[in-house]
Amino acid sequence: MVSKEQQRQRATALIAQHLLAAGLSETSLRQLAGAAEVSDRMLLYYFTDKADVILSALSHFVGAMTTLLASAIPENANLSPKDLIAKALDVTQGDAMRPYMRLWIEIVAAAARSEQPYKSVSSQIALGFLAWIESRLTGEASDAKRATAAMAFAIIDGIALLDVCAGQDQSKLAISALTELAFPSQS
Amino acid sequence: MVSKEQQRQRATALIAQHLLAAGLSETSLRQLAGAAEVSDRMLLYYFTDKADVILSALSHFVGAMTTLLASAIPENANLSPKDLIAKALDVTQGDAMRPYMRLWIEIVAAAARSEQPYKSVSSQIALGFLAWIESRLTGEASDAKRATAAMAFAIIDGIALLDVCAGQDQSKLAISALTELAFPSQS
DNA sequence: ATAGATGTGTAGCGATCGCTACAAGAGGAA
DNA sequence: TTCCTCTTGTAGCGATCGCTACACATCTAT
Repeated sequence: MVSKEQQRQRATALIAQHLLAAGLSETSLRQLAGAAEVSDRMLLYYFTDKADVILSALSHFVGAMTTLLASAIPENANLSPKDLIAKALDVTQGDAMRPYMRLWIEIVAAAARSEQPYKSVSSQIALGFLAWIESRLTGEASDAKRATAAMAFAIIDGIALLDVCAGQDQSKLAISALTELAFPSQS
Repeated sequence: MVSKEQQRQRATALIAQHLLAAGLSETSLRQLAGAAEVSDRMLLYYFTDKADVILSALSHFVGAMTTLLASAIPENANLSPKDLIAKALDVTQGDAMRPYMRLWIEIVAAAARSEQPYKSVSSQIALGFLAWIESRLTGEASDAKRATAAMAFAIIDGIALLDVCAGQDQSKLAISALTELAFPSQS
């Protein structure tokens, strides 16, 4: 016998994987149910409604992304802005994390459209990402450090956006230019 | 008597304005027809189908955005990467252009979802934007210059993305950190 | 054994989607 | 006038959407 909670978790994981692979384009209940290998009727038995399904899957996604980021660069790494950005780009543009960044970009855009529940997930990821950056930067907490974190966030996501809309060739070019030109006095 | 072509152009302009204000969330034919102040039946008389409506409106959007960018910074301005990025951020994050950048982010995400006709418009804007940057950078054409342009593109769009998902406070912080920390030897 | 709680399939509701068939008006050409 | 093309409204098609009513099955507690 498989409990309802177990089914729910299995469905959540499968749907999160589906979204990671297919993006936010195939998110009808029947498509999500197909990804979860159950009927749409059962999906709405495990979850209260569609927003609950999406929210659960995206929370799973956020957890996986947070784990990947946390294990890639240790907390309190005390990195300079330049080194942090370089390492973070290594991680976020690596084969393992690139799909996550793609989906992240789509979530942001869905949030910009005020679609629920993307808006809450979007700010959740953004704040988590900013905190992740800030806790790995050198120096004590300050407005300047927070500004530096925001800048690093913009650069990392800007590269991800470039990757999405112009391909990996352009994003690799941009990364090479960044490491050569930016922050020469900070390294 | 108003010609069909005139009606089509008037509808295009009104819908482009509507998308600029409302984003890509309200794009059903009936909503677009409402924005164009005609019936949905007539919208499909002026245009062949929905994709034609969207494509026409987005082309109008691309034209307006290109004009804004071109008039903001003259071609062959011979700017250093640092100066170009600073000026471009001034323009793209100014009150006049911020809505354009928001819509641009949404178009990229829609393209990532392989939705037509966003994909073609997305690459059209990206290539135009890259060319716009490259033609305003100092130095002769080279792989390095193209890489610098890609980097500037990533930074400008990264700031726009941050603006969309975390608000203007964060994006202003990031801009201030950028102008203080980045490219100190290039200015 | 019986009653109730818990699961699951069928079948379909009402809403919205993009799009179209059809007919009636409007204007010009003969 | 008559005919023809261009324009426009009405009305609705078939598909898909999120979601649910209902019946039946299966398990558990008494």
